[in-house]
Amino acid sequence: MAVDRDPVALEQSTPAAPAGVAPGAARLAGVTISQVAQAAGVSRATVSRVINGRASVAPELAERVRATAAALGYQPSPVARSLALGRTSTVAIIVPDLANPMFQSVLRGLGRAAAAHGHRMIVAESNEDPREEALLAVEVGRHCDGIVLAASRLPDAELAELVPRLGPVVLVNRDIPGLAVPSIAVDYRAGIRDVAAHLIGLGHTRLAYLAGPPASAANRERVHSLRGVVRECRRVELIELECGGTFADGQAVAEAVIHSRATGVIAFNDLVAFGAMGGLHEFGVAVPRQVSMVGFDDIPFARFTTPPLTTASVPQHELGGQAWQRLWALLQGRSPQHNVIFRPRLEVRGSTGPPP
Amino acid sequence: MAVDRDPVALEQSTPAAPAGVAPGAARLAGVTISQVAQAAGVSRATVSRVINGRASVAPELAERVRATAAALGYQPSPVARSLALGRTSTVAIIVPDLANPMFQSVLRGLGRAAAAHGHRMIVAESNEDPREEALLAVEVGRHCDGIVLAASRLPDAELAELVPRLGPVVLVNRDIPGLAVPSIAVDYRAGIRDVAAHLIGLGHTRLAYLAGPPASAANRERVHSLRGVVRECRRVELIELECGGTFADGQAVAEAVIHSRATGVIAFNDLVAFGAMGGLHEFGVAVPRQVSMVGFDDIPFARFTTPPLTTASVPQHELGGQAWQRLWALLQGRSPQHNVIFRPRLEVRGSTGPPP
DNA sequence: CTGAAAGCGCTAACAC
DNA sequence: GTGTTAGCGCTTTCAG
Repeated sequence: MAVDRDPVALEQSTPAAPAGVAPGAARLAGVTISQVAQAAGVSRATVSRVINGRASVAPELAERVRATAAALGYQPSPVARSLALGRTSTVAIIVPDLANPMFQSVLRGLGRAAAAHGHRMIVAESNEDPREEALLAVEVGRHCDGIVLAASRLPDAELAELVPRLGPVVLVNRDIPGLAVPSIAVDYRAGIRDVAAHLIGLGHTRLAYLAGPPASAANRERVHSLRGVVRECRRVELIELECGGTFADGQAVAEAVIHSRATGVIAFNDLVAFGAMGGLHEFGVAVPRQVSMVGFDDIPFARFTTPPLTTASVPQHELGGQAWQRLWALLQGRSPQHNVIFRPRLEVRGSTGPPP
Repeated sequence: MAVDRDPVALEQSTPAAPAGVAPGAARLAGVTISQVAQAAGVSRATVSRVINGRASVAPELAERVRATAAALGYQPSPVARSLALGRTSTVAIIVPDLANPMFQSVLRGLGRAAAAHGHRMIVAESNEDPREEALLAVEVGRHCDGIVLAASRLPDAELAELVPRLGPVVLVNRDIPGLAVPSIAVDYRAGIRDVAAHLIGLGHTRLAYLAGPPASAANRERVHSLRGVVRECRRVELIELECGGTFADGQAVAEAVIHSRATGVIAFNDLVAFGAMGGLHEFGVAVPRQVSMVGFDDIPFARFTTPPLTTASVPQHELGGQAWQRLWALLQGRSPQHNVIFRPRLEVRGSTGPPP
């Protein structure tokens, strides 16, 4: 577990803080609005108005205020502002697993959109733990104006119960029909159906599904959809293999895949698909010649592997952007746009082919 | 550029907020300490003491306060607390590129350590833009108690000038000798030397280096070190190829690699190595039979590619953890531990072999 | 158009 | 032990 790389202690030691500044004080030792007001010979209210470009202040006065503010290097305190205004200009996103590029992309999309609107982004990781997720949501929620719950691992009922206690919230990758909460969803059922159809179209009749984390709603949808497919298509067999959502999970399941004698493998996501491909490779099994592999999400890596991974593409960045739009609407008291469901698009690449 | 997947508008529309709650108010409509105080028939100070487990309050009184607080569902306002206390219990991390798993891991390491100490983490992305980075640092810095600058793209001089205006800060992946700032660095020179030695030991004499982002100090160190190696080792030739830091950069440079007739390729990082491997594959060039490829960082993907990538492993997660320790010390006014430099460890895997 | 004053919710000396 | 009293720094009615 532990990384056994020896840290090399350097000769140079590091003082606690820049010389001449008290350690804790540094952050807050800014000039205050009062100081500016006094220096400019006006009231704090006036300074406030000028700074915020509020109600008309006499141009010359405004100029003087601006000048002294600049001279003093005045920067309004965000905390004080937050308290007075009742908002923090910060949003949070909670993801189950920061190691998953899928969530990273969503996070990135959200972060950029938020930044473009002058908002900060807090990110928290629930480590796939539903309990943790609920606690985090409440805790972190108090620090910001709104929160994005990505791929919540909470059961429907608990999620439905949590949301009202949360303030503005939008769901990504999850949609609870009864709940009046903006959500950005992905049509996993359709996506996985496309994937299965692709494999079946190639002639595969023995399919394996590498199941994701049990708490994942996305996984449940995929399983459900897959079972539907095989029910309709009698000659196709489906083997469900417990797996997980990470590289290691994928790699570990490789042997079971071989054992299953499936020729077409549908992984829960791209990470698993990678891991499995790597594992198969170690066993000398060739992809796609002996086994076809398909992933899900189309994370950036997918197109660069050898062979490039066939996968169902999900607009991850867009998910984050859309989430911001909904949240932003909520924050302004506007009614957010209609919910949206993205339909994954099958990207056929090199990891799939006809069965041997 | 644009993702041309049609969002499917749903029938179901979504109200702005849970019924009966004003949109903006939701976040702040909490019960206040005054209400608790009044309900419990004590002063606000007492409630504060109880909540914070402060100075001895009569046990029975404390219990009563706790009870009413619970009954009212009281939750202290973090913003008000921050204002009164002069700290936010939040730290920030600024990275050049959120898409890079290397930074994601650092971020994750920091996030976990921070969370373990009850701190939130703000994350911001500078998009490899030094100017943006400086602005972000100042802006975001005002919202939190301390900030981690990861792989700063700022020139030494500007960084040295920025840091003092920032409050507690620690540098990751960058070390400015003259500057009294805690830093967690990586010995890129040694790492890249190991990498080169590995290739040379295998018999390669014609090496190509796929250069990273120009603003990256890590890239400069690698180039410098590499040049030193070839100077010492007359029979080895080094071809430097402009590249970048992403998959796409790596893929795009594949043709130039082939053209260079190098047999050993050292990529700026694992991402580039991947991209290049993919590109080479498209051109029918086999790795490692015809060309050996080595990356840097050892991001999680590296061991799962085919062939698994030989790379210089950097303890990314640890970088984040160590950064937190330093920052935490700073926040408490303690003097942080000595600076640290991690020495990368060469992970020899399948992507390198003897020259053809 | 500008200033005075109240308050956002909480903490911390300082008295009692 | 507990309450009183000032703030933390900013915004915003409300007068003038």
